[in-house]
This record gives sequence, structure tokens and C-alpha cells, in this order.
Amino acid sequence: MYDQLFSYINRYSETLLTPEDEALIKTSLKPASLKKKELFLKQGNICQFTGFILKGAMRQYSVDSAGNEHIIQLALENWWMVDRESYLMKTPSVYNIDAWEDTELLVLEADDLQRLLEIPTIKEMFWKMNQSSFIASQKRLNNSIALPAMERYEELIKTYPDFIQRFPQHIIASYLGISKETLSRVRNKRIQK
Amino acid sequence: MYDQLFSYINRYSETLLTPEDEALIKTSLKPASLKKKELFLKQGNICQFTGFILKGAMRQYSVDSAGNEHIIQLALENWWMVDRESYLMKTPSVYNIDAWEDTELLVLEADDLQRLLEIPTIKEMFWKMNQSSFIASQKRLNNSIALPAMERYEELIKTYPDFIQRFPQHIIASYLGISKETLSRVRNKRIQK
DNA sequence: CGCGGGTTTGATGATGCTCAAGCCCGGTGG
DNA sequence: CCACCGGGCTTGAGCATCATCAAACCCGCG
Repeated sequence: MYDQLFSYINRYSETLLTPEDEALIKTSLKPASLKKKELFLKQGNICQFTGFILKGAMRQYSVDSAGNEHIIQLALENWWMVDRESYLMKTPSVYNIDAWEDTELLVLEADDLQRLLEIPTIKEMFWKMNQSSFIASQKRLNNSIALPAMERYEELIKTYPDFIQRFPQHIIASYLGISKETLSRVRNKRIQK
Repeated sequence: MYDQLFSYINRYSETLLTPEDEALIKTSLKPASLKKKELFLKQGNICQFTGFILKGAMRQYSVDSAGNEHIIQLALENWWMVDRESYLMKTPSVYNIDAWEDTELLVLEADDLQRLLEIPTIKEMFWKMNQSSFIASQKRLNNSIALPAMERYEELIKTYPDFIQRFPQHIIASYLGISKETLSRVRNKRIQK
């Protein structure tokens, strides 16, 4: 179960984990599981855990005043899921996080994270993860202000083809910031070509 | 000149910079200046520097196939400006970065950054900066898919009131992902209330 | 067989864009 | 001192994109 995490970490870092590192990781990250639609984080609560997805699919989303969901982030196996702001600042979150499929996780409390960051290999992994999260977020932002619906969809297919397989279209639509009807029509037009 | 940077760093970290740290910083970050509209990074080039703004105002933007500019990021005094992806991966950038006002900077090459990161205080500062960059970017993304034009403008006024003072409206409009005409009309409606 | 979740299709309308014109204002040069 | 110019802002008309609402369809499952 932990091997999946270890090999993930080793892939992101120059120096491999020592057995002692692995032992510390095992005591810090605890197994958890979520049924489909079960909440991992509820709007208004403080995000207690960072989750590493072993198996399954999750969503992070906000709910606006009209009750519409807006998908901020989707995540599959070997992704980290957390509301960083709430987790780090211990402030109430404006987002919900839930499971879209039955999901197996390893979860990490904020205090334990601090201990883990003593391990250089771990620190390096999180460092790189932060970098790439920011870069990805900035790209998506650029797409969302610079590209029309159709091209945003094209981009998504190129960048995260798995999402299309694993999430229904109305989720994908929300992730792209368009309505499910518009996405449906966009897909029709694509096929015509 | 460097004092401004030192006090910025000290504000972001628990432990203060030592005189040796400061000496290393001085040899790593070099003064530079840009005239209004002068490019700091040109689309297609590799981003060579991270810039710390001592005085002035900068923009980072993409240009779409129709020739329209889309503002990805605005920055004022005590902000860092860089295309992280290009800078770190040494890949050609899809963005332009230029000065909107005459600007004084301290610039840092990627290799020198690695040396600086040996200093724990510096590492901690960049760590926190990465975190908050990501959080800010995610918030802005959420706004851009969840909120209509008017509310996005309200958010901007709350979050970065300085931007409104320092940048003309057509820049603000582009930052919000709307046309300058729409922003103009939005502002009219606001005043009516 | 009926139900629930998901997708499609059509009609209608809001939001925001484009294009074009005019205005305002602070230079700059005659 | 005035004319003109450029950059920025505003306003209006027409239009494209996309959202909303409603209905129908599809299909896997109890």
C-alpha cells in the first residue's frame, strides 16, 4: 500500500528514501477510504488532511449563491488532494472536496507534514509539486481567460485525457467553466470534422 | 537598494539573514532597470531571470492568434516577476513580460538561485512564496469560472486595490478576462448604487 | 418495468464582444 | 497661447457566444 507512495516520491526526487524515512512516512500517513460522493472536506470547515490518492477519483469545487457547483480541481491516482490555504492557515475553507469514485487514500495531518518536511527527499518532492501545481494553475487560468470553450476542451483532452474517461461530461463542463449543454454541443461540432 | 529586499525576506521567514547571507545575496542579484514598455521576457525566449521589483510596475501576458493581449499577472513593488515554467525547465516561454512603468529591479539567474536556496532563510521565503502564489492563482481561477464580470471586479478591488490605481482600465479589463468596454459599463453600474 | 443519472436537442434570452464614433485630457510643438 | 495628437475612456448598435429552461432520450440496474 505504501509502496505506491514511496515510488511516487522517489520519482520526484534525486535521492532515494532510506528505510528510516519510509518508517516515518508510514507512521505519518494513515490509510483512509471514501465512498462515492462522501465528503473529504466540507465548505466552512478547516481542511485537516492532505490526501494521497492510491485508487479512485476526487473533486474539489465551490458552490455559488445559486447553488451551482464549480469544479476547481479533479484528481486521480497518485495525485495529492487538499485545500492548501485552509490546511496551512487553518482557516475555514470555501471549497468542498469529495470522492467521485470509491477512493482509497493515505492522509496526512498538518502537524505531521512539518515533521516529514525534515526529510530532504520529501521536502524536494513537495517543492517540485508546489512548483508544478502553480504552473498548471497559471496555465489553466490563461486558458480560461484567453481561449473560447471549444479550445479549452481541446486543451483538456491533450493535457489530462484521463479526466475525460473517468468523469462524466457535466463534471468536465464545470471544470471548463461552461454548461453541460454547451459542452455537449461542442463535442458534436468536433466530431463533424 | 538591497535593504528593501532584505527586509522583504526577513518578513517572510522566522530566522533573520546573517551578514554572510546578505553578502551572497548581493553577489547573486544584480540591479537592472526597464523603461516603460520595455520587454523583460519575449514570447519564444527562455526566461533567464527572476526579477524582484524595487520600484515600478510590470505585466505578464499572452498574445492570442487574433493579436489580443491577455494579462496573466500584474506586479508592483516587492513582487517577484518570472515565468516559472520557462525559468525552471529552460523551455521557450509562451508569455511576454514587460514594464508598465519605468522599473528598477534586482535580477537573479537560475543557476544563482540554486546557490541561494542553500540558505534556509531564503529557502523558507521561496517556499512560502510558492504556496501563496499557488493559492492566489487558484482563487483567481475560481473567480474566473464561478463569478460574473461585475463580481470579479469587486473581488479585484478588495484584493489588490493598488492595481486599480496603477494600471489603466484596459489593462485591468484584460486581467479580469473581459473587454475594456464591458469594464467601463460595469463601473458605471457600480456608481449608480 | 420503472427509476435515476447522464446526455442531447431545441427555443429563448442574457451576457459580454466587436466595431465605430466621439470625448476627455495632458503633453508637444508651432 | 493654441492646435493637434495620442492614449485612454465612454457610449451605442448589432451580433456571437453561451446559459437557461424544458423536454426527450438513453441505458444500466434493482
